[in-house]
Amino acid sequence: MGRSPCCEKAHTNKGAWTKEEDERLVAYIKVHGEGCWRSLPKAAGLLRCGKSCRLRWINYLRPDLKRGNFTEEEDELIIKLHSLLGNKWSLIAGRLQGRTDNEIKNYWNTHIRRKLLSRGIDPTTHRPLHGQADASFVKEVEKVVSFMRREDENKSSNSSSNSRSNSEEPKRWRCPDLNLELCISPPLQKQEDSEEDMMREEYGLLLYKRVAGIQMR
DNA sequence: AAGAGTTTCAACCGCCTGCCT
DNA sequence: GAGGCAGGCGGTTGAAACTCT
Repeated sequence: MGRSPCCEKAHTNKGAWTKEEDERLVAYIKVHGEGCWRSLPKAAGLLRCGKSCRLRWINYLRPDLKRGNFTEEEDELIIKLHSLLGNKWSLIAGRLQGRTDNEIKNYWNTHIRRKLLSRGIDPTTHRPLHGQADASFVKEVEKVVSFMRREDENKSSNSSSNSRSNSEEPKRWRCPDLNLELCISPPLQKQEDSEEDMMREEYGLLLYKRVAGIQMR
């Protein structure tokens, strides 16, 4: 049994958006704001699925999008965030102002993968392909991964005995091995990550700062 | 000039999650 | 607690653009 489609496929346009459709969508959102994507197409006079409208707005029409080529700094930031977060494109995008998850995903697959391969680094594992290169960074990442694993284990054993730590302030991850006297910047866009995602993200950033020696605010 | 091959990226699909009733 | 719905996500597709021969 398949689920019901998100909209009436028979009366919706598909494929590339026309200029007129873009204008209608932008005009509608300017007046009414984002939200309720399902009812938006009808209200805006668009023969599109709500999801399609959302995607078009987020990936292409939003006024705060940067567009244009990625800088060398962005490249390196993406690589390092990916080594910590994996294919969590939305989390990675949340750290790059004006970039979308789709854009970063595409850029990763078309440019960065190749770049890493040419450096002799496996783009999936971030480990050297032929037993060399960037060993110190790999070590740092391994440290974090094993720390996260330990935390996961602790958490699951605690939760079974404690049945959740109630509504107190969420526990923050701290790695005892690393001296990280750094401030943490909030995610640029997303607000609704799960607690665990936020902690991973936060910790990943700290590690990134330490390894890359980059100042971010 | 033109056809074949390759690359890029916007858009779609289906699944997952969280919220509401 | 169950079920439905909407939004969000990552993987995939395919048309257009570009490069090579």
